[in-house]
Amino acid sequence: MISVAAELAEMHPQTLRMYEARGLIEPKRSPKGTRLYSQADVERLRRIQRMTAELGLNLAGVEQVLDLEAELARLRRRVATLEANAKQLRAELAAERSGSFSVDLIPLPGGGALVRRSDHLGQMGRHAT
Amino acid sequence: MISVAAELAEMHPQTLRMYEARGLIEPKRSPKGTRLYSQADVERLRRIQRMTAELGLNLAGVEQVLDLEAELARLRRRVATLEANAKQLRAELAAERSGSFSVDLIPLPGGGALVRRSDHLGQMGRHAT
DNA sequence: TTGCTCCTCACGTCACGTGAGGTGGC
DNA sequence: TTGCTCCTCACGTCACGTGAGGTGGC
Repeated sequence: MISVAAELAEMHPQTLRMYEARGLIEPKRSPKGTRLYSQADVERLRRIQRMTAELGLNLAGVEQVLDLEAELARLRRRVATLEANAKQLRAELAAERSGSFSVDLIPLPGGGALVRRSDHLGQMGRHAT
Repeated sequence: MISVAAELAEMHPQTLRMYEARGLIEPKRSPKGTRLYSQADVERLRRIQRMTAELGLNLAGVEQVLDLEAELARLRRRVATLEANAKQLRAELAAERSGSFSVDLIPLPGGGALVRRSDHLGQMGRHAT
């Protein structure tokens, strides 16, 4: 299993063992102790490979960057959620204010009494001009 | 100036020159070409020093981490803004729905003048049905 | 047997830090 | 003069990658 993972990630098998010793990757183990790499493991290896090969990071840097990227992903999801919520709230507020009345209590022309909007709406038909 | 900055950051002056060559820091220059380090520059140097000394990052890693941290700070500010907005929206919506007035000024029945809600509330007892 | 796996040890290479050496202006 | 600055060059050290060597199970 380590040979296929190494080939997929374009790395030396020994390098994978080294990364595991450093805590960068944690493949499952078969009952016999053979490392079993998942698809997610291989993708993680490829990301590490890109960081070290293309950007020149050392393993300490890879660890930090992976942590920070996880934090970034978390925050981006939170921003997306908050934006969706805000959109929803704005829609509710607009609905609340636009078509219907924006106040609950309004004066009636003749009597000058204050009544609930809902009551007033009920009387509008009778008192309408 | 480089000697004091190096002492404040607990680094070798030559190291500061190296960091500048790598684009990690950009001190101002005097007309004569002498490097001038600001307080912010020194703090940045100390952060770099911590990353390299305590965490063992190489300079490529430091660069990445600084970039990611800037992005994180940006996102955190955005989250704070969005949360403040959401709180405000929820408050408006609650006020809109709660049965109280959503406006401070309402027309008086007889004169048609606009008064503060609080003033009007004071008159309600007299005019109430 | 071959071809995989596991492990440890050791070497080559490269990045980084730092010292040396030589220059020039207050 | 001394003590700073600028620069380039070179060396020591260390981390990393990888190969060797020896083991064991399908």
